[in-house]
Amino acid sequence: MDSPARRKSTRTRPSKPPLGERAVVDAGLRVLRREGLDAVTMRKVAAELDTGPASLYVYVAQREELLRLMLDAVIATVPLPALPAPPPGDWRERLAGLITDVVHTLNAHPGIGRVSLGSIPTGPAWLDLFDRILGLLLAGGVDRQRAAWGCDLIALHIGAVTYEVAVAQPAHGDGPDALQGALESRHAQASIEDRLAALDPERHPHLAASTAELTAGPAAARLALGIEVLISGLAPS
Amino acid sequence: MDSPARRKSTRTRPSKPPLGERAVVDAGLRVLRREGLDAVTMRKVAAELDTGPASLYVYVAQREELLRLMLDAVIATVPLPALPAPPPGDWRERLAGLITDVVHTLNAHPGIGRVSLGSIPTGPAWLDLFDRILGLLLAGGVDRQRAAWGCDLIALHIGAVTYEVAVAQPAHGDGPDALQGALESRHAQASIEDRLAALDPERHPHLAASTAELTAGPAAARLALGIEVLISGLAPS
DNA sequence: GATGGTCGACGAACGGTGTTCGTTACGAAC
DNA sequence: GTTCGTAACGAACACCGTTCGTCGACCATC
Repeated sequence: MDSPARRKSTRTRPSKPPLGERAVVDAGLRVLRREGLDAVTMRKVAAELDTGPASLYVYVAQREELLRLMLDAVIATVPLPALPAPPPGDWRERLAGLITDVVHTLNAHPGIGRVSLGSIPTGPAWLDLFDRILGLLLAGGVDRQRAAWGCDLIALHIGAVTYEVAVAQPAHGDGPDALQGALESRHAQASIEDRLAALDPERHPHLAASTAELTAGPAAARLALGIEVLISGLAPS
Repeated sequence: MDSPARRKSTRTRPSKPPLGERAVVDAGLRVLRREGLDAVTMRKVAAELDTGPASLYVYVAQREELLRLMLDAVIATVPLPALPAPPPGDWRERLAGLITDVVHTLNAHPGIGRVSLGSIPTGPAWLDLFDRILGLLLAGGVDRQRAAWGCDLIALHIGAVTYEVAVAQPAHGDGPDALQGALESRHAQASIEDRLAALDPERHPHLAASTAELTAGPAAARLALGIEVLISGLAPS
């Protein structure tokens, strides 16, 4: 379009101010909050920083590593109880509260929880969190081995719950009329309610008798049940 | 290479014998067992059937739907207890056995469990399975509402557990020297053991005191713990 | 037996993805 | 003032899911 002299072709801009890992992670989080996890592509994150995808690989080995760093950055925002020893209040309540906080924080960044399912998180913020969880379990008198594996179990549950929520509400932004798109595309898998309403009481007697209970209840109550089940299942009898 | 007349260019072959949804799903399962979930691409599945990717869209609306069909086909192979009423043996044991069977079956198809995390499964085989699980919970005297949500919880756990296992053992095949590749690529995230060995006892006292327990134990024992925690957490006290 | 119409297998292409490579500008050290 | 390592960058590679229009093969009808 412009004259060839005007061409900025290879290497025009004077190499931007340096990025840094932190800047890359923050840009990723911005894209995540705005458009959801699937939109966190190397290209979009790079565009957020007004550069090309290749530039990100100086600070991040892979997309997956970027996601791990983002996940840890999110977990780092969860307020943790003070270290030395938790006040002696009911350990179950304290643990349930902590897990609830984590889940809510993760849900504010839709989909990021999936990353924790891929590999047991080992970032610094996760280690802090695990230590508190383990401490609470031990304080509750849970067997050492059971507490250790319980820690794992809780992390797994957190990942699963936050992943599921993210799929239910596909992303918030994604530009204008995202809701429209989410509804009309998707090839319309029959909803769970429809499936439950249509099932044969002969073949699925229990499901048919419980349709109301299966679809009932606010998400918060379901979340609370899951956490309660985990804790009371782990607690010493 | 050959003479232009030999060219099969556009539309040479006489349109193959028809495929059918079943054939597509089976081909997908073959690729899955051989190379893992990520390798189940429309192109690879099509190649398995000696055709092009476009041909699959006659039987399957999307890749995601193909995966759902594959998941249901796998679940259909789990033997279920007879319908009318389960023998009165301990419902906990029966339920634990059922869940264990499901997990093992899913683990034989690495990664497919992830699909169930994406959306609550509503395929026929899953409905059968849910009905049995719900029946066992109700037989155990679990409250109706709690049993219904517990069903959900168990499905979530199954998905999470099978997803995690799949990532740990990235695929079996993937061609020659898959193990070599898995080790040298991956950009070598520090292993959990290394991380645990390196942590600061001041900052993470409980983790540091439990490294042995955290890494200990066969996978089967961890799986059993998770199932036991869920069941005893759901059971009426 | 010829004919018309429907179904689906197919080639090609589009717009995206993660990642790699070699080049090159910059800032600091000498 | 020159050198030199670091890192931003353009371009490209090999894939991906999905769509479009074409056209061969079969089947119901005349």
